[in-house]
Amino acid sequence: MSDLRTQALDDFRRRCKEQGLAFTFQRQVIYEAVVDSREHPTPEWIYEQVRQRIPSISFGTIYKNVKTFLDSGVLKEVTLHHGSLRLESNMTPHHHLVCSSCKAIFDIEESAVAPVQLPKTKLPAGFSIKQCRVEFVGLCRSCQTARRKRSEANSGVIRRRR
Amino acid sequence: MSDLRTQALDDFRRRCKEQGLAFTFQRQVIYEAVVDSREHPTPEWIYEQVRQRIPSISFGTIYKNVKTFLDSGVLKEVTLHHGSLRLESNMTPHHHLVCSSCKAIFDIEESAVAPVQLPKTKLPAGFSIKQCRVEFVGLCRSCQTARRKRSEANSGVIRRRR
DNA sequence: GTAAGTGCAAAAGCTTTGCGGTGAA
DNA sequence: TTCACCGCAAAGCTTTTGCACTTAC
Repeated sequence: MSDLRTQALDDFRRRCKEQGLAFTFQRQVIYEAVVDSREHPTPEWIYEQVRQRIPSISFGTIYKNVKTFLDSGVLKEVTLHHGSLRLESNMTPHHHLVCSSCKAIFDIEESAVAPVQLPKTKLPAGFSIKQCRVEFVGLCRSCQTARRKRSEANSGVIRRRR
Repeated sequence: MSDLRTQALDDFRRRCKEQGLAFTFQRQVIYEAVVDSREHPTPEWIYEQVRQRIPSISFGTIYKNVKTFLDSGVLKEVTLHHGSLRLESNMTPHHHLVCSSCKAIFDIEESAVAPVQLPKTKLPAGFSIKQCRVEFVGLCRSCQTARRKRSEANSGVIRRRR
């Protein structure tokens, strides 16, 4: 095993510990499958990969762990809106502001953001750009308040379970 | 009915004609439900709204028409990746390049794009921004080629149906 | 008149949940 | 030893598909 891989694994082990997650072989293999992919893998794809190393793994385990990783920030997802189709009702060009906690979407008028440029040299050959969308991700007021309350409660002498 | 609404309706009728879509009452009501919402409605939500005006409407009709509208560009969706969960494997900060036809995702290193600023005055009260994601949408090389071929075929004397 | 659209219902695809057994800490 | 995790399987959503009937053009 290369030093690079050993280091990545140690890193992963440390992050699990930080997040209070058990370090299991299944989690290790799932994590490696994602990181090694250099793509934007789906749970299905990860399942196929992991099954080659752990034939007894179940699809449910993939899902549960992927969700756990997302919740704890160990992995990230491409879009915060993969659940259901959502349409634009504002037909004028605009950008979005998204709350990472409750997934609320706010519109930002296009003129509020300076045009974003991408050097042609950074573009894959033959790709033609039609549109640029900017998405600001953060926490809305009510989710911030909720989070603050929770952390205050947790810092008390008696730690409450949720 | 206000002039504004009449105008929007005429506009919609015109766009249907342009796209070769029949102008039906169902389509009109679906379209109006989306535009009037001022939100980011889901098919389920649209169904509830439309049912108040057309109790006999079916969920399938909502879906088929929403898809038709998306295909023809009459409506737009919030994200091109709502189908299935997709993970990031590139753990360094980056932006995305998305093909609107085949939905392929390419990564763009963060440094290729100048930092995007949003004036505080444009922010809803209490919202705190953690991250900015830029998504360039366009057509990849192979989808452009495919589209060109299709349009060449269609420009022949005998127009083929798909 | 004819092709496209609608309504209904079943199927397919994606994700979550519950539970008994297993393993990390 | 204990609690979180795993595997399995069923259930719950969301979306697609097929077909007979109806309607816009």
